[in-house]
Amino acid sequence: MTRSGADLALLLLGGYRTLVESVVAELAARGHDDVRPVHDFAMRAIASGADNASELGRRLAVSKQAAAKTIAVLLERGYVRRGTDPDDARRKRIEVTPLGWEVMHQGEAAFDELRAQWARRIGADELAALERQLAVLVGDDAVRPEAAGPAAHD
Amino acid sequence: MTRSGADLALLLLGGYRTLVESVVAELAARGHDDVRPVHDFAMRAIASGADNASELGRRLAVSKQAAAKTIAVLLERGYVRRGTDPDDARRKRIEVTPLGWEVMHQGEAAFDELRAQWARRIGADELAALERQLAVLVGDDAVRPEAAGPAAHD
DNA sequence: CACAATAGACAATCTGGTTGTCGAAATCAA
DNA sequence: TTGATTTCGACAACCAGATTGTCTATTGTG
Repeated sequence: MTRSGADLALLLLGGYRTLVESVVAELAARGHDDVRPVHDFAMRAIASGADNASELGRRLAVSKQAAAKTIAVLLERGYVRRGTDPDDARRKRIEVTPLGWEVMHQGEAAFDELRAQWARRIGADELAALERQLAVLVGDDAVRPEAAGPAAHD
Repeated sequence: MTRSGADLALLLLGGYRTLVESVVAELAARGHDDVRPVHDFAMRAIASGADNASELGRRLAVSKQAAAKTIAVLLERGYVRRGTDPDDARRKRIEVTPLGWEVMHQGEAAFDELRAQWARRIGADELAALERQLAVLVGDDAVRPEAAGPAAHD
């Protein structure tokens, strides 16, 4: 089969979607039917130190306004809470709640389960090779969005 | 390095984005600065037979209203034209214009060039294996959206 | 101190999607 | 053949997730 570059793009997108759809379905089945992928990614960024809207925007490579909106829905759903920063009165410090952690853990477990299924289907070595090659192609930073993507200048 | 399932998802998304961003940048550099990936996909679907809004919606797995909007922008940009269907007065037959074909060809060339670069970086065999494995994982239909995806019930 | 940079709020806007409704045309079943 | 159902495309309202631009409060710096 001759594959075009566009087919490659579609394969990559298809792979991503397959994973993400399964995970949100799994989360919905466990009662978290209002979680979107972006929420999970945002919570992980918050948990790993992006504890204010501007910083979160930078890490996710979106504008701080977009990040603030995401935080607003996370707040509303109870997945994060907000306090003040003792060192900087401009900042509102964001913190992941236990409920947020629960969703993240379930999401991670679902992702890992999917990955294990893939490993069974194509072989663990092949999957590892696939990941390694993608990492090379993408520039490994892609896994850490703060270093990649079109920076939002804000 | 231990990779989680979520990292795998990010890698796939990152790969897709890397490709698509390069291609739209390349198209923009050649004067088509108003083309979005969805436009290219839609034109290809139209060219391959989805010559009316309802059918296009089915193929792209979106609602016919969304497809109609996409067609409207393609019309406005001059990438497709619209006529009547001699056999069914309800249908408006859509056709890709020469300008549309030009964009598709340039996009395809850009994708293929990117794919060749990747092949040089990780090896042609490895890239072929990666595509083969992704195809298995995704169910090859992902390359032909008309057969996959959450159907828009309309 | 004065001024530049930063955080976050708010508004307007854009894109790409959704549902729902509708009239016109086509198809199907009695 | 005719009446019911389906399908096509148009229109409206809406939504999610982004954008840019403007504003105030606060902080850091020459």
